[in-house]
Amino acid sequence: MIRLSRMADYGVVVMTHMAWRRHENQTAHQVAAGTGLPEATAGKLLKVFARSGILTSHRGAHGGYELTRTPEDISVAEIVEAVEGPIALTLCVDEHPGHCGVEALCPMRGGWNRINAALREAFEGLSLAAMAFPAPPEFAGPGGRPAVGL
Amino acid sequence: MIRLSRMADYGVVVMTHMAWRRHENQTAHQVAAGTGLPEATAGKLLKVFARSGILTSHRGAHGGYELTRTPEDISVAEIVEAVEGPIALTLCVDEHPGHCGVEALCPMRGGWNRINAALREAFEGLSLAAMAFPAPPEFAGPGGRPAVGL
DNA sequence: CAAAACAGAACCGATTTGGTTCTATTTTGC
DNA sequence: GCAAAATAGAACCAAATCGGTTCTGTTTTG
Ligand code: FES
Ligand code: FES
Repeated sequence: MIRLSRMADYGVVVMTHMAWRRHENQTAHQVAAGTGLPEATAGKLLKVFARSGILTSHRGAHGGYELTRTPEDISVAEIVEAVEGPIALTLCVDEHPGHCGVEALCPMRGGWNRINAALREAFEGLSLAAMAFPAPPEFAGPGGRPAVGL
Repeated sequence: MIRLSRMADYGVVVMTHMAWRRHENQTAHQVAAGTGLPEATAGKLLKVFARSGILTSHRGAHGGYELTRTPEDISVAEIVEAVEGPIALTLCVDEHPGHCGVEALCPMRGGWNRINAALREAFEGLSLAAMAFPAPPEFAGPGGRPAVGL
C-alpha cells in the first residue's frame, strides 16, 4: 500500500478538531486532550500548521491556535503538504531533474505526471469542511452512518 | 512527499523492459542487464509479477518470463498493486475496519475514500503501453523529447 | 545427471519515521 | 519586574520499514 504517513493523517485529525472548535482559541494541551493524541505530537503538528499559515498562533500565557480561514477554504491538500511536503508520488515531477536512478529508461516517465496530477487534484478538491462535517445521516447507507470501518 | 516505494518504481521499469522485448523470452539475467538493476532485485520483481499473473514464467534451462497480455491491456495499477498491495493511502478504506487509531474522530474519514478512489482510477487508467511507448517527439516540448528531468 | 533457470523464504544493514525532550522566546497577570 | 503559561524550534532517540542479498529448493532441458 502507498501509505500516507501517520503524521499527515494525524494532521488532518488535528485540523478537524480545530474546525470543530473554530473561533475558540485552542492550546496544544486542549487539542491533545480533544483528539487523544500525545501532547508533544499534537504540539508539533500545530507548530507546523502555524508556520504554513493555515493556523495563527498566539504565544505567551493564554496563547493558542486558531484557524486563519474557514474550513471550507482550507483544502486537505494544504494540510497534507504542510506535513509531508509537495504532493507527488515520484521524484521525476515538475522538471525536478537529477534523480533518475535508471536513466536509460527515463523517457517513459512522463506517465507519472498524470498520476501525480490526479492525486494532487483529489487532495485539492477536498476541503477541511468536507472532512470535519461529513454528509448528514440521511445520505448514508443502512445503519444511519456513512460507511467508515469500525 | 507521499512516496511510491522504489520497488514499485523499479517494477514499472522492469515491466517496461518486458514490453519492449515483448514475445522474446527474457531471463532475469537479461532483464537485469537491460534495465541496469541488480540481478537479484530484478529477479525478485519478476517473481512477484509472475505470481500476480501479468507475466508467465518458464522454469528450467532456457526458462524466462514473458508478458501474458499486450502492454495496452496491462495497467500500471496492476504493476504497482503486485508490488505494493492494494492502492490506497489509508487503512480506513472499503469497509476494512478495526484500524481506527483515534476512533473518537472516525466518522470524518469518509473523505479519504474519495482520494483513494481518485488515485486508484489514475493508476488504472494508465496502461503499460502508455508508459513504455510515450507520445512521439512531435508532441514534446523544445528539445524533441517529452520533458522528463535529466 | 548436470547445468540453467525460476520459486520462495530468510536475513541483514541502512534509512525513515514517530515521537520525545530540551532550550529559547513571548505574553500575561500579579 | 517576575513568575507562570504558552508557543518556536531544533536536537535527539528508538523502533519500524525498506531495499537488497543470500540461501535452499524445484523444475526443465539436453
Ligand atoms: S528523471 Fe525521473 S526517471 Fe528520469
Ligand atoms: S476506521 Fe479509519 S479512522 Fe476510523
